[in-house]
Amino acid sequence: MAEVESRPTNFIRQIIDKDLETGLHSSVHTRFPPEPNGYLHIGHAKSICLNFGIAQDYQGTCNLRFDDTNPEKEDIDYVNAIKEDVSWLGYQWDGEVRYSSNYFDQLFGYAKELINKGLAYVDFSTQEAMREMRGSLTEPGQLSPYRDSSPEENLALFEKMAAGDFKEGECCLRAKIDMASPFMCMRDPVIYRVRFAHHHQTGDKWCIYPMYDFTHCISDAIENISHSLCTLEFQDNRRLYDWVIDNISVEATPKQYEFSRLNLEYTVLSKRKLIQLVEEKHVSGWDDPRMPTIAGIRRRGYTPTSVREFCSRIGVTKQDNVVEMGVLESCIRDDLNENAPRAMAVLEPVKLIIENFEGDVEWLDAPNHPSKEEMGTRKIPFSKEVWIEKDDFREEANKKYKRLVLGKEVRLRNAYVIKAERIEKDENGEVTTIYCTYDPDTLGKAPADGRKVKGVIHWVAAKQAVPAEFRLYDRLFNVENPNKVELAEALNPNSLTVIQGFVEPSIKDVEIGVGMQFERTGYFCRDKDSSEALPVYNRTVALRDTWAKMGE
RNA sequence: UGGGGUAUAGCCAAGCGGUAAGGCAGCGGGUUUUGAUCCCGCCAUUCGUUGGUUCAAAUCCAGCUACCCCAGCCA
Repeated sequence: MAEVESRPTNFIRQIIDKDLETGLHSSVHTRFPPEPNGYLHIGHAKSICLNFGIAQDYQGTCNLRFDDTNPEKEDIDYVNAIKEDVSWLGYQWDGEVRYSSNYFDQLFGYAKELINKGLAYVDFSTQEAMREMRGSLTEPGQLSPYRDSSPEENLALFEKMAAGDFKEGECCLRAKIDMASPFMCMRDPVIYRVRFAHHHQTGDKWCIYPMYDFTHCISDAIENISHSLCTLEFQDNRRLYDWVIDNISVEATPKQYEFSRLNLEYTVLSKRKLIQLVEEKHVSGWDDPRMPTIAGIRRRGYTPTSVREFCSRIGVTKQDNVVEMGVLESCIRDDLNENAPRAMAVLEPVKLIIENFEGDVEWLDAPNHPSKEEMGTRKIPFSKEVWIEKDDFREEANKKYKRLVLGKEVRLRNAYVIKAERIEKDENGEVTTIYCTYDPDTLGKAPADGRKVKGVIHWVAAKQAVPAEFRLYDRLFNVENPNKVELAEALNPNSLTVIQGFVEPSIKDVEIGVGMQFERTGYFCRDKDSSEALPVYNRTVALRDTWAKMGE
């Protein structure tokens, strides 16, 4: 079938199309520029897919650049984790990994160029004084008393800053722009500050570090980035981005375009809140399967394909948005339904005994996928005692209930039709054992006499069953938008349910993280917490369940 | 009258002066040894709102309203 792969269309691609048409650019160069101060989350995936996706589709390149201008908050562990996440998503950055810190020498030079042009000055005002003199949203700011010192003085002072002659906070380098600008970021923004901090890339070479607004645009220019894509909150900063590029001697003229960041229902996507979840131990770590981090959703069992598909479905615009979890879930179900092998597991077991079963064990063939024969079959043991799901049996039920009912028939998936004859209960009235008979002439075929058996339930042979732990996840928060409320109060106390059950023997040693479907219950993958004694399976997502939706 | 942005279905989102794509969710029905999948059908006479221009407006113009962002030596 000739698939016409539909290219995404969005306002950024339209801009690129136009830039290519008019000859403004002959090739497209983008970059993904995370600060290595935390783990990547699904919102970053949107940016990654955008930047790398564009590079791919336009036969351009995309750099991975760590925006590492604030050594106090950053760490080499984060750069490693981020590299892994980008690779896992299936993207390859162009050439070597870049760092803004690669350009510290050049940045230092451009700062001096601004000073020489009378466009930057060293300011000894205190932070409080600077804040007061910045004015407000409705009032202009006041000029700093240091604003008119000569380029010579400023140059000497700036060199002294770099030499370590001033204390942290004692002074900073400011761009001389416009203290009355309606754009707050243009009121003589700080472009260099003093920090006696060890940097994960440059060590102790520097004690002054450039600010984001000064660094980012120049880094883009140095790397010859044609389209610099970032989120909406940087729209005002674009004026400063352009001002810096216009006032230093660089050839390239990269342009910044802003798109809206992703918001997901029932979770948080801000680094601050994510760190809080980890530090306050509301989750087990950055890769807790409930976390919206790339590491978390990977451990949960999401595939790179499903995340890319998600990013493609949500699109790229400038509209504020809150995407429903259902979109993400639909993406992973689509992928796993197509590609995950099937198996059987009983999460909440009750014993079922087939009284007329003779012999020890019968090995049956079960297809690994209901519609993809090429995925082959596996052997599953069938015997006198099996586990079935508690939920799949009722003493009595109306005809809408399609599972096992006392006195009625049901099919054991991939096996025979059975009939519930009698039960045993414990002192609390809980069913402990269901006694059945089976029809040996129903393997792979309907009953010969034309009886209709509508229900099918899954099961695991008791003797060969492998005890297993299942971790079932629910949303992390109880409120749609947890950003607005106190984090601890909004947490869902039932976001994790751990239960013990059984899996069929064939999947005991599946590879960690690889998705499979436990028929009728959901998609799962083996977790890294598995031990030889007890395999652990994460439920990635449940199957769609129209029965549960009916409220029975 | 500080500035910068954004308004199309429950959610996401196409549209770019010629009469409202698609996906998710939902609702009906069919197939089914997974209450899954798959298949078929339904789901905006109207685009924040009020006016204007036009033969024709979600698209152009004006006013209004709502929401988001900006006063770090964070990014």
